[in-house]
Parts: sequence; C-alpha cells; structure tokens
Amino acid sequence: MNNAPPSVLERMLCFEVYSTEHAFSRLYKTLLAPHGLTYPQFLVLVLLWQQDDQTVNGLGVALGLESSTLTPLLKRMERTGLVARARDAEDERRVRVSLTEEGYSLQAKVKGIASCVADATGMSEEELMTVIASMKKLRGGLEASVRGGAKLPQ
Amino acid sequence: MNNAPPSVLERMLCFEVYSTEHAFSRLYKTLLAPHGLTYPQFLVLVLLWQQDDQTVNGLGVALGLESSTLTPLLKRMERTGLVARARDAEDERRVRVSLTEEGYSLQAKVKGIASCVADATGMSEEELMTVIASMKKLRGGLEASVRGGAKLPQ
DNA sequence: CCAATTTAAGTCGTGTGCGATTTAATTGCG
DNA sequence: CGCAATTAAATCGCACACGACTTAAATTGG
Repeated sequence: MNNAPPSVLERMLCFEVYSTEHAFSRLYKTLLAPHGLTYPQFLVLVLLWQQDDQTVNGLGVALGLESSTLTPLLKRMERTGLVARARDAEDERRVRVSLTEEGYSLQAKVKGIASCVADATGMSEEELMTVIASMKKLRGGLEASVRGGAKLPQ
Repeated sequence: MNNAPPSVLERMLCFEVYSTEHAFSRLYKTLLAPHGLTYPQFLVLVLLWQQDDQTVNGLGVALGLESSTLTPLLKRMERTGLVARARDAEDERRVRVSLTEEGYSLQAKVKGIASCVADATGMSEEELMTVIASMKKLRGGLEASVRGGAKLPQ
C-alpha cells in the first residue's frame, strides 16, 4: 500500500480533480476509440440522444464550452457522419445540430459504456450521488468566484 | 434557483468531474495569467518548490502525465526562464529539471493563490478533505480499470 | 425606420494531452 | 564481453479548450 506522506500536490483539491478527470478521459478513450468517438464527442451525443436538434449555444451552455471549442468539434462530428449542422431558418445566426441516422444508431452500441465506467469507479450508487453533489457545489463556488472577478488579496 | 430536473449529463459523475476541472482551470487562469503562468506549469512549480531538481519522469509520475506532454511544457518553461533542463551526468537518458532564480522567486508572488482557490470553493477544511479522499478513491478505481484493460461486457 | 447594440458562430493562435514512434543510453543475460 | 531488451526523452499528428477577434444577423432605442 501507499504509506508515503501526501505531497503538497496531493493535498490540493484542484490537483485531485485534475488528475481524476484525466483518469476518466483515459478510460473513456479506451472504450470509445473502437467506435471512432472521443470523450467530448460522446458527451455531445449524450445531449442529442436526450433531445435532438439543439443549437450550438444550447450545447455550449450544457457542456460549459465556448463556440470556439464546439464549432471545430461539431465539424469533425459532421465529417464523420454523426451529426448534421444547419442554419436555423427562424434565426439565421443560430446553427442547429441534429443526429444523423448513424449518430442515432450509435446509442445502442455504446449503451453499456456509462454503467461500465460507473462500475470502474468502485463506488456504490449512494457514494456516486454524494460525490456528484460535492462536484456541483464545488463548481458552483468556483464559477461564482470567476464571475465575481477572482483576485488575489491585496 | 435551479429547479429543472437534472439532465442525463448532470447525473453522470464523469461529466461533473469534467466540468469542475474546467472551472478550476478557468479560475487558475485568471489568477496565474498575470504572472505569465499556465495551470499545468504552476503544478510543475509546486512540485519543484517542494523538491528541486527532479527528472522529467519523476514529474510525470507525480502529475500523471506522459513525456510527450511534459517535454514541450518544460521547454516552454525553460524559454520563459522558470526552469533549467540538463542531462543527468549519471544517466544520460534522464533530463533533470531545476528551478532558476526566477522560478524560485515566483513562489513568494503566487503564495496566496492556492488558499484563494480553496476559499473560492466555498467548502470547509473538513469538506475539502472529504472530497479529496473521494477523488483519490475514484481515481484509484479508474486507473485500476484502465490497467486491467477495461472492456465493455461482450 | 434605421443606426447602434447585442447575440451567435466561426476563425486564429497558443497551450495542453495522448498514442505511436524514434533515438539514445543503460541494463541484463548468455 | 557483446548483443538484445528495456528505459528515458523527444517528436509527430490529432483533438480539445480558451481568449481575442471577426462576421453576420437580429434586436433595440430614439
């Protein structure tokens, strides 16, 4: 077992979240790569499977991503035939993103992945709920701080 | 308040960690940019402030990063005068990374940042410890799963 | 009604991250 | 000893992710 005293880094929550996020990414990569999907692309599909035909902005708000990140990502998904992108007739500024047949049918093929990952965490359903709540609280505090114009004292 | 039922995404722990990590990154960016530092570069400095003169591999293990990520990052830090890189005389395969005077003196200037971020979380010391422990457990499970060759059932 | 403002996407440059591969140094085994 | 296997960095191509900026469309205020 690991009996070394925790380093400075290991006492920083930011680092624990940082490296846990990498661990999730790596696990998803091994599971999604066979389907030609990346992890952020998978998250976009999760949103579209729940509600098809969303705007770039809508997806961005849900994911917490900028259009400068989403536009290229969605273009890659369009190129691989998972989604279609079309200007909204009502408001030509908007671009609506919708599932292709292939994007839709991928749902069945990767259905098991989320629960597979949940298993990999080694946590009970209850524990998972607790950690999710912690993350939400944490994120809320951090976002409020960024919005409030975070500054060092003095 | 937010009374909408949680979407599929918001019930996925992976997404909560993903977006919380982004929130940390963004907050650190606002605090570190004035010092010409990025968040991963700051993490490297935290390690070097604790123990100067480490190998690329040592930093990589501590941070959970590959040399393909660290080498370019360390070269940027060398270019901005924060660290020096030199082949180890004992073993020419290794490259040792050490603090320059400037890299060392930056510690005083950004001393307050970690606690500032801790404040921003809006969590008590005890809560922070609990969440850190959760992340460690989570990461442990995920890494074990990746090492074990994670696969979808059938 | 139209000029100014706001909003939605997209573009560009920079900095991570990783897998696959390469190069060079060391180790280890017959 | 000598060569095969291993190890440490580095390189390369690709995919995020963001801030700053641009473009075009819609809204608003006078």
